[in-house]
Amino acid sequence: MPLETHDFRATEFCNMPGDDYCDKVTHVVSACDSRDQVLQFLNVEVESLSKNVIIVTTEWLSECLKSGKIVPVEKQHYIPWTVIPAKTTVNERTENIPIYECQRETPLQHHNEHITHALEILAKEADFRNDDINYSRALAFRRAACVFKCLPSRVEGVQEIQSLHNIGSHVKRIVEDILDNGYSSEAEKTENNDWFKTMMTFTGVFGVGPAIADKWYRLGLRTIEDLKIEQTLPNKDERISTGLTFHDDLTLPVLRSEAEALADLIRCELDTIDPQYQLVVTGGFRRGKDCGHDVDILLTHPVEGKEKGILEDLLHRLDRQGRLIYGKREQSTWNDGVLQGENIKGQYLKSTLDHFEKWIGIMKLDKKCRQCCLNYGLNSNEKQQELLHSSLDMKKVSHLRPDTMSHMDPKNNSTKRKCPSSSSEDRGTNDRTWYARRVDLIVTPTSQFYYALVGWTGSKHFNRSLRLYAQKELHMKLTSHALYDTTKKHLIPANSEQEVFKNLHLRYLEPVERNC
DNA sequence: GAAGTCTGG
DNA sequence: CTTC
DNA sequence: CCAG
Ligand SMILES: Nc1nc2c(ncn2[C@H]2C[C@H](O)[C@@H](COP(=O)(O)OP(=O)(O)OP(=O)(O)O)O2)c(=O)[nH]1
Ligand SMILES: [Mg+2]
Ligand SMILES: [Mg+2]
Repeated sequence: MPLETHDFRATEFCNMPGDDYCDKVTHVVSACDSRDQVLQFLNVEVESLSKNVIIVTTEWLSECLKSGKIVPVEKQHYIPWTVIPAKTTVNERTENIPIYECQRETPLQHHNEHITHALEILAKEADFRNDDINYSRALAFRRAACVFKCLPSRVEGVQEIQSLHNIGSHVKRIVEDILDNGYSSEAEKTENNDWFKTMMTFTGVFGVGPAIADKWYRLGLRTIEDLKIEQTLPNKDERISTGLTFHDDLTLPVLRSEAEALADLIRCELDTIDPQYQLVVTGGFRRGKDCGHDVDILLTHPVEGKEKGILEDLLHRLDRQGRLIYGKREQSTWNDGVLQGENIKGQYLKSTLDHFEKWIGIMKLDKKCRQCCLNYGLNSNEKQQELLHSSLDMKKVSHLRPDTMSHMDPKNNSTKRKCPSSSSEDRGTNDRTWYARRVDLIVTPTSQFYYALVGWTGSKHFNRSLRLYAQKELHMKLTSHALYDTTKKHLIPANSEQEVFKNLHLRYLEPVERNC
């Protein structure tokens, strides 16, 4: 068979696998790593391939072309049947990890929790040190942890992580330690450190960060009880004193059932104002977590502009029910001038946009709303899916779980809702019928809804990654209001979450894949 | 040696 | 702490 | 400085 014909045929195979070649073909040239892959590509079984057909490497073809004739096929020209070494497979997979977290899937549960736990301890410790360098170290540890969260399997040897992005010498040392001894001695030492433990305790108080926590540590304080006894301390700051008063409640994880109950409650109020208002539970719950430190709820109205004032109205009603314990309103100062840096901030802007877009507060929620993994797995899974997908198009799906609370809490069905038990605020958690719960309410105009949804679904680290990626790779600026092209100087609208990702030239990631 | 998300109170 |  |  002439070489030209052979070449032609070989090329043709690669491009369009067929079943009419068997008797005429002598050689199959392929760049694949294994003959299995070649057969799979050609879509044929081993038996259907003529015994006379030889599968060879591209090197053989090169030699043929070079010498101008068909050279005899020798050992080195064969492609192995299968790719055996697992190492190669793992390395291939791990070396292909995209650099930005927002370019890859990060699930909630993964195969290297022993490693990420240690790295997150070290990240926290760096955070607590509270200076610029350690802030950066904390970020580096978190980035490293995120790499391990997205690996396809458990790390068994250091060689597997040699060339991974964001895994430097320190992290390698830590992983080596874990592989050898089952745990990281550095992380363990940190976890047992008195300062670290106290900083964990104190920063667990709503309103207390590393600076205040460390100040208290240096005063010799060690426990929450110490803080409560020390009357002189936080009475200036209402947020901290509230945080302290309800510390027991606020450190008890919020369960999904509570997030749903709270959403139902707020939805009922919204319905009496205007049933067109829409809400969705965002934050960790939307990413599939079954508990969290707060409930994040995003509100909007399909008519642009009608969302203005809703927060004031809603909070007023909740307050009348006696449900509000504490809260801070935040204004929106967003306009397109902000993005062009031509914005003279101050009274003018704030007076023209005289509405609030965010409320960070503490509410009362009936204790009976807190139900572990509400009955049978299938239903709870259903509910989870409902929660997760309800916002795929919130404008179509109006109810998350219309009936969840109605048969559990008859009070919630009456038109006049009341707070579980209005008197005595700070009796201690054992003496009341409700828990204090951290709640974030966010309002967005419908035009910005999907940017807000992505932003408030998070995770925080996912947002950081998205924003860095937008800035560095696309010369764009991403916020939870909009995406702005800084070169062309215009906004890019989005009418779905998928469009947000398209605008960023990213493959769409489901909320459950944003757990970095 | 620089950069690491962005915004409001 | 890690990368560029 | 703290919050998301
Ligand atoms: N852009 C930006 N968004 C943030 C930041 N921190 C938090 N967010 C957004 C993304 C989060 O998913 C969302 C809710 O934050 P939360 O503090 O409630 O965290 P999350 O709900 O993920 O966890 P949780 O279950 O509440 O402990 O707010 C930040 O620093 N920047
Ligand atoms: Mg949350
Ligand atoms: Mg929150």
